[in-house]
Amino acid sequence: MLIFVQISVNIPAISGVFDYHLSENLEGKVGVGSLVTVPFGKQVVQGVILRFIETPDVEKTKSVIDLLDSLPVLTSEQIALAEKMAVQTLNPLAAMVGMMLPSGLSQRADVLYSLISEQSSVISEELSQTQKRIIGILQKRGDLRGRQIDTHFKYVEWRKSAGNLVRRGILSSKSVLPAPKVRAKFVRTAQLAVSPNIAEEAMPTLGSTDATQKRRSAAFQFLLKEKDAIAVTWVYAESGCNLADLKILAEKDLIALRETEIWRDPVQRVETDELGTDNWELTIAQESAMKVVHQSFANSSPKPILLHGVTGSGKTEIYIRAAQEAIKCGGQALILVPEIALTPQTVRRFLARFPGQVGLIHSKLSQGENYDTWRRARAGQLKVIIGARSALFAPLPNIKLIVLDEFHDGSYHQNQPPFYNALRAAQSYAEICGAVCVLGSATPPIEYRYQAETRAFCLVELPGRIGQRQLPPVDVIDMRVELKSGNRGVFSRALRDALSQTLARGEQAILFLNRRGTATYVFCRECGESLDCPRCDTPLTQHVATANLQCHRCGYSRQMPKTCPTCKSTKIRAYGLGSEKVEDEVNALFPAARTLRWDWDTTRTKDAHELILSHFTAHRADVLVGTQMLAKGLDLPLVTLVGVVLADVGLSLPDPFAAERVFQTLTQVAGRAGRSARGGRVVLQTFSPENYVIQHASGHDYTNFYLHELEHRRKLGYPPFANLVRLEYRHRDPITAEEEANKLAAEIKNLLITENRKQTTLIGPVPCFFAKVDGTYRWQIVLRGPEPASLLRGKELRGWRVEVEPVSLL
DNA sequence: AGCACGCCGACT
DNA sequence: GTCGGCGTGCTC
Repeated sequence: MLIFVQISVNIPAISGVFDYHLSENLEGKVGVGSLVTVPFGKQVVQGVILRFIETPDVEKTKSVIDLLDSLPVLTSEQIALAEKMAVQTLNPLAAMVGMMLPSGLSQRADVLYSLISEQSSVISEELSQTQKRIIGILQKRGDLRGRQIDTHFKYVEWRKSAGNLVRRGILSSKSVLPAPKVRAKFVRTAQLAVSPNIAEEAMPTLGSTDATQKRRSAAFQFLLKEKDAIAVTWVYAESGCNLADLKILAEKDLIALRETEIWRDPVQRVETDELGTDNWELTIAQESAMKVVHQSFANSSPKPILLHGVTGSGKTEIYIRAAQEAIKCGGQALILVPEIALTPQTVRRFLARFPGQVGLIHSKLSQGENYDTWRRARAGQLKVIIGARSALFAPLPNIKLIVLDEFHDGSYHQNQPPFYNALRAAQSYAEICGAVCVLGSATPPIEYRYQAETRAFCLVELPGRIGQRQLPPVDVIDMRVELKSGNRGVFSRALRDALSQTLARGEQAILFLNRRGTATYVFCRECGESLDCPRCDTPLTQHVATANLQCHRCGYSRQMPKTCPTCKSTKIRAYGLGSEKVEDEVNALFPAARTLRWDWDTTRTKDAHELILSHFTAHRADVLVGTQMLAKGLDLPLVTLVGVVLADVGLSLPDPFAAERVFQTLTQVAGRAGRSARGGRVVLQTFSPENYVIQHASGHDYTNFYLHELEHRRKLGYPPFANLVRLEYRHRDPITAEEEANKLAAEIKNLLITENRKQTTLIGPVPCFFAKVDGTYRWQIVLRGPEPASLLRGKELRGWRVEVEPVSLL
């Protein structure tokens, strides 16, 4: 009797599953979640066993070739999650499974190209430019895989040209499956293998010459003192012996030489000096929050907990205690944070409270570190995993708690294919595992707060800051008045005064502007032309620090021209302000103030986040100028002034979620002020002080913003009163993009009629707001209705990017 | 993703 | 008539 298995093959575009049988030698060795290789068409590919099945879907099954990892790479809960996410997000199952494997382990099949002969004289005639380039690359680099050749061509479709060369006998090609790139790392260790008495007896007889006797006895002495196995390099360093000496001792069975696995651990790089165990007393609100958490742990299928706590209300302490509870129940905890580099303080608190049990997962880990953390999670050695979005997929065996800190944050949404939202996935996963799910934020998304009212979530509120501290008062400054009174500068008089007082008192200030660069557009006063990116048609941003103009969408950069490229006039000027300009202004106005800038430009190098933050928290700077990053849950106790340089940024974008995003950012930034007994204040500059977003944000008034926005959404029929699917098509040719969009729109309109979906509407097709990005033209279609995704399930949407429950329609 | 198959226009 | 472009469908 053959044993059959259902397998998801590692080709991200494939949504289906395939049935195979096991050869005898693999029976009993593989199980649910095993990573194997299988034949697939003419290729050999990786696959994961999803389940065992009685009867296969097809008459003839092929046999699983090989097992790649002796332990399963997915838990059955992860398989269930992958399947659920595939349905929910309309992504292929293989793409979801792919997210869950460490990048170095997961390998995809590829084509290996080789030059057949070096008859370059014959080759030169009538070959296309691309074909000549391919041959040139192969002549220089030797045989290459398709994905290696990809790196040499950015926009050019070279595969067809290569196929042509194969047909003409100039190249050969064959399908290959690379072996996993990561392996466990071992070090050679030595350990005493006899009792101390015997060791003492053996001591004089270790070497035949004085020199060898001296070296070997020194090594032996050292190992006699060390009880545990120790890396041989330590033994060499301590005793001056070498491997040959140790091998001789091992032959005499006096010591044991072993290969011991070591873990590459990013936690070791985190400084752990000031790790106090801050076991504070809980506030009354925190106590009652913990009561709900405890009740949830007692429930086998608990509802998610929406932890709505203002900035500085002590949410992290709740997460920590919930994690302790999870561990006490014999399980593990997943803690997701928006961006781990931005929240070193949260990470440190967890490291202090769970020493040796915390794993860190984020995108900047090396493949080896990632693989080892992943394996320790799988083995149950780690009790707490902290990480960004992708940490949700750590293969913990018994998850009892999933926390999403600042769960309103956009970084939980993967805005590139395969699109998914870790917020949505976390709830599904908690349900599958029966785990407690805690969603914490000072500014919950409208939809979540709405659902909490319908009892889909347990709503827990932390309405006040810890230590009786108040939320900082906010002064709204109307910049139109400033303009009228002749102040055309970056700062209003009020902000300038506040800054100068803060500096005079030796306190710290934050200046927030959600925009990078020096000036946001460059414009010719003679002919009216503005300088746009040739690949994106969006204005270029001036950066004085790097003395160039940059495109923030595609990375294009050029020098600032001396004359207008259109009319040759010299009257080209830069307008609009960014964070660089703000820093310059502070330096000009307050030459004695020490400024730091925290934005994408200053944090590109490794550890730059930590460096800037630690510098600022140690009060080695007075003013921190920054962009979005400032709005991500930092604890900066010495800050008494927060200046919002221009609160309007992003308010006027044609996106139904724009208002909510701006409200969240402003509330979070304002919340950075007054986190210590010194108190604090916020000065918020705006050109639209009457706008409801500005009004409610400046009043720290979530409730009224929520009510206002909810009514707005109800009128327009946006979430939570409908669900959305966004479909985007990109093409280098604008006509093709438009045609494709029209074609799909027509199909969907038909579908709406045939399926009688009266409540579902189609918006578009229209060019996207940023209609051209990196040389491609973008068109989009939005579906709005009760269950718009179900309309598209099972549909082939070749070339389309499909986003279920998008967080932005731009 | 790769690859075969089948349909159409272009050229020996 | 054949070569090769591309669109369509299949891979257990």
